[in-house]
Amino acid sequence: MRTAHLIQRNYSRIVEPHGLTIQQYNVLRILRGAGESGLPTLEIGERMIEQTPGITRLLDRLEAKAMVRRERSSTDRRQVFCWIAPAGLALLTEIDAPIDHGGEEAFAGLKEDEIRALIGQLERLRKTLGAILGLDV
Amino acid sequence: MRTAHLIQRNYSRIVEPHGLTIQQYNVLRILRGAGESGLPTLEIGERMIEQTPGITRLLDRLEAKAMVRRERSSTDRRQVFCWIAPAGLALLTEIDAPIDHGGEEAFAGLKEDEIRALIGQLERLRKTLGAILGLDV
DNA sequence: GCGAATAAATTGACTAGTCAACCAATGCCA
DNA sequence: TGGCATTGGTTGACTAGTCAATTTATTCGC
Repeated sequence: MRTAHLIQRNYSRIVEPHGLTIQQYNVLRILRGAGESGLPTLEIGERMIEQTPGITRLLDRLEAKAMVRRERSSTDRRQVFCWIAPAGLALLTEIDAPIDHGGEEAFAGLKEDEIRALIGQLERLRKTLGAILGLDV
Repeated sequence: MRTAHLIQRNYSRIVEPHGLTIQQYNVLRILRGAGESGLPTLEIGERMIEQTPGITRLLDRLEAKAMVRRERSSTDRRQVFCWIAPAGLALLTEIDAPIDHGGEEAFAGLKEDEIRALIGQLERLRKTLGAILGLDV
């Protein structure tokens, strides 16, 4: 948990000067990945660590900054679809390089196979925890 | 970060029925460890992941629940010393066993030496990150 | 086709983590 | 010894994560 906290700080440091939090950055990445077709609110939540209610408010803030566009679906009027807006896309392309560099820098102390082993162990741990907590992970 | 999040949820699940959050639980553990002599506010912060200002408010909430006692130091009137209160001590002894069990359960999927390797890799990662961020870790 | 269950999203109320600004006590030292 | 920097802690304002409750829309069973 200490390590996760530091990783978060490391990425915050890179992203915040651009006026985003990491979670906001994550949402933008997810929406960029979704492309033209956009994503309903809760599907964004599923691709993130976070629980549902936080997503709505996260999107509120991103919409206020014109980074994201939202529109109620006409085929299922319960759903609200979200797209990344041009301003968001432009900002992401600015941040991509420093983020990649920050990640490489952080993991420079571990060899390839150590990183793979680390990921594998964390995955197994998550599997156990998912079973205990009754969550899909 | 996903894994850290799940670990947090796993411990939350155990601690919350007793009316504590994990952070409050952590503070109580730290204060129990400090014993009779207590600890100044900021030293509690140093033993935790968290930044200073959060600690004051965390202690406010714990004091409101009579889990913690605070008193301004007479030798250096800038410092505020904190002690675990009897109610806090009693609650901790109740929670100790389920917490230990929860930890064992979560790590049951990894062998001893894998856990050691995991800890080692996370430590190295933290060392790199600490250097990047200019923090002692 | 109508009523009940279910799904998608939102709101309220709370805890926590962060930064910046601040206050009060102490230490320094000229 | 009086002024100034430093230290310990607090406050304000914001983002985020959580649970419980609610609203609106859809679907299912009969």
